[in-house]
Amino acid sequence: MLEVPAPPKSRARQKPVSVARGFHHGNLRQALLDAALAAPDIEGLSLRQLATGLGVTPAAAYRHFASREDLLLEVARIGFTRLESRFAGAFDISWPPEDGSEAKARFHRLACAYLQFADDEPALWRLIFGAQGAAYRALSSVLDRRNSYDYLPAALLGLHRTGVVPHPPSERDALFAWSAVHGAASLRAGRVPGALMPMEELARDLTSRIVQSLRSLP
Amino acid sequence: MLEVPAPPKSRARQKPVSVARGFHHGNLRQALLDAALAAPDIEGLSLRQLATGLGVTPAAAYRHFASREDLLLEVARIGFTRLESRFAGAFDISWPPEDGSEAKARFHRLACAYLQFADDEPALWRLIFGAQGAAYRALSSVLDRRNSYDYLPAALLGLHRTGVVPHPPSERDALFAWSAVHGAASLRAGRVPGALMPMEELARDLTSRIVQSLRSLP
DNA sequence: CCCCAGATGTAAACACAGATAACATCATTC
DNA sequence: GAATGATGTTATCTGTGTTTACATCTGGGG
Repeated sequence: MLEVPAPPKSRARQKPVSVARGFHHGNLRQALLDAALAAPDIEGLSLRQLATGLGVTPAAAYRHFASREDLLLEVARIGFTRLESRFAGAFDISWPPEDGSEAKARFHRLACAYLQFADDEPALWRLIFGAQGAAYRALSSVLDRRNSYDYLPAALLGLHRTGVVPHPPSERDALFAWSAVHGAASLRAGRVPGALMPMEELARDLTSRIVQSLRSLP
Repeated sequence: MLEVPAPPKSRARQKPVSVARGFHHGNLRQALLDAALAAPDIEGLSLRQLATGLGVTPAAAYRHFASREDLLLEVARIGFTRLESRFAGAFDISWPPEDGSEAKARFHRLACAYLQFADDEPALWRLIFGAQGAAYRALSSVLDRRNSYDYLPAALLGLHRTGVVPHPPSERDALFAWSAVHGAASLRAGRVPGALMPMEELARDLTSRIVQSLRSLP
């Protein structure tokens, strides 16, 4: 289950420097993170269960994380990275849109990525956005300036460049688009009945409505 | 703060039946709920702190609530009722809109009520919608069929009746409107920078964009 | 009026959680 | 081959949810 980087020690002279490969446990830090990532309710995790589940003493975890909060923050960071890589894949920066249809497709893919993440990793979604974005807020000050949420404005800009939307996108345009998609993902994650239609359908509905609203405002 | 139904006891023959007024504590149940409602972080509350804070033993709370979860659920129920009464006030059912401008005003007031609730009672907002609506989900099966979220479709219907929107509102129209407003409230509650403009301005922006998007779809 | 039944609160305890400190052990390095 | 630091263990502290047995107050019926 756990991918230990396969100690390439051909024979002797190995100095993993400080990777801590092949200690008592292997590398606990990663194992703890992996176990947490696999939990159905990350926020409800107990360090003790986590540790004893890995055949290790509770206190051992404190060699790798200052506190439970700290562990969860690290997990949230990983989750955020996963979300961002989904965004990157959906945005597909190497294929800039050449016409309106492609620009809309890109926007659609972005919305899909967002919704799909909430569907695929509900525990991570809750961890990141659950407590009103406490984790997100704590993270966003640490993450790259190249924020996940730069993809969306970029997609809107593509809509303008290809002539779908007459005006260049404002910050409010982006906020509205983000609100709608984020709200839909929240409702979906909360299993609100109306939001449980097939994901692509929901994304199509959302994006076309958002585009519609952007067509004709000042 | 809380409206006890004002026991109409004219003079003597009092049988509060089981209201438990004037016992050891007074009425602990209500005091616990009030203390919880006043807490800055309701979900993070500890029963023991709550109880000892009221000068009472932890176990005493269990005479009134089966568990901590149970207490929190009751608090969430109260919070939901407060939100609903804000909706009712904003909707103002006794004044049906007579033209498009009034219909839009009603829609705007509803959005304001939603956003203002998140602003005024962030702890309650988190409790209700925080853990991906766990509390909301647990509650909505218990609450009246006359759900809080019937106000929004009704407001959209008003937009149609007064000619603002050509087609009668579909469920998807309502979902979209709800998503956008809920998403904005979430981002605002999460203190996302872009969403921190003055509330009425945000609501105006949201509602006009939503109306815009409803004008011209199938 | 007194005493009983039930509602309410207390005291003590259990299991479990996060966290810390002192100690043991391993892996690398001089 | 010891020194050293990273890692894990044992024991312990405090705080929490919850239960159990007991005490006390309230109101109503003999």
